[in-house]
Amino acid sequence: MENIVDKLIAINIENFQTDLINWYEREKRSLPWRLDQDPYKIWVSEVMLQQTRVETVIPYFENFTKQFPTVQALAEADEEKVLKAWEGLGYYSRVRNLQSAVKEVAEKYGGTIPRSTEEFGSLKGVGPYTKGAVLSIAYQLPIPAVDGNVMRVVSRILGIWDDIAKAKTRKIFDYATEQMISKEKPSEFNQGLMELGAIICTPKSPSCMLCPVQAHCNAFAGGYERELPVKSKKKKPAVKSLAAAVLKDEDGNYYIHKRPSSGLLANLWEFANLETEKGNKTEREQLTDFLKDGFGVEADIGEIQGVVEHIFTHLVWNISVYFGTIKHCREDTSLRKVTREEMERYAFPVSHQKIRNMYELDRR
DNA sequence: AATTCGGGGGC
DNA sequence: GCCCCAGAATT
Repeated sequence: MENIVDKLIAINIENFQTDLINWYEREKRSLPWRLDQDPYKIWVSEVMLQQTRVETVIPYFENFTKQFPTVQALAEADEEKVLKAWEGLGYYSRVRNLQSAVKEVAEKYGGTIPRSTEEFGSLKGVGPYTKGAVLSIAYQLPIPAVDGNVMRVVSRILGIWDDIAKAKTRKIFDYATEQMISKEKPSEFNQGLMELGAIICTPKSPSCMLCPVQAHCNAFAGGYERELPVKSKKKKPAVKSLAAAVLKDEDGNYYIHKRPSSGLLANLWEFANLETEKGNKTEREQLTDFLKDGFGVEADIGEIQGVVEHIFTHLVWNISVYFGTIKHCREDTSLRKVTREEMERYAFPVSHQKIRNMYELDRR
């Protein structure tokens, strides 16, 4: 940390703040969550923006805040509808945690989002970044909000060579931004750092010639802006083979499955599927047996219709897709029988939307 | 400290 | 292909 203290002393923090904030106020993008100062909407935007690009978030934000305009509205909403509004955005625990958190705000704080770092920071899904972002933007509190942009920008400004993939490196940036943040305009300071990272100080080829804080930047001065930040690589994702069945009965109803309440894609809906293994039984046999043993469904499974590949951050699914007709189904099956129209109300992960598309295309 | 959580876009 | 994105929770 002594190292960081020296780096901080070397820059003129007041001038840095002024240059950054003036640039931000001049150049900031017009974004839906910047139209007012509603702490709830700012919170929603920050949760959506976790690991997600601005352009991706915009339509989801518009729809979500229209459907659930207040803490109260989201607290009272049906979880199926909340998940449907998040469908395709990914990291679905974000929205389950958000709804859980707004319920706590409604009950404990009368619907007013608390200003204290302890109270707001202890809400579900509110980590160090979201805490600083919401409290600084909504309430003008001088709390750092260190995300990927900020680590990249600050690593270049100060010349920090620690690996940003390591958990403890965050503390260095927390400390540095705590020292640098403007007490008068913490919202503009935090958003300015992020905006700079998004527009100017980009990962591969930063536009240093357009940078409002170029004069304060160690990396630019040394010509090593493309070397920073240092980030170690992650291991390759594992590959899994699955088989899935689009199941219908003779009346044209579909049979869909709700995923468990924890783990991957928790509480989302899907077509019946299992992870297959190489061995004596064919994929088709494994699927048929699984439907019988798992759901009490006797179905005629046709030939394989194709393979859907879906890539997660940590996992690859290769899903062999089959169409099946249900001949007999146990009354107490955990599958849900729905019409084509009803199925649209359920939130499906993109991987299973691909499967549905395969079926729809085939049917034409 | 490392892994698990989604999905899309840039190059 | 690989990398990254306004990260948090769990192990």
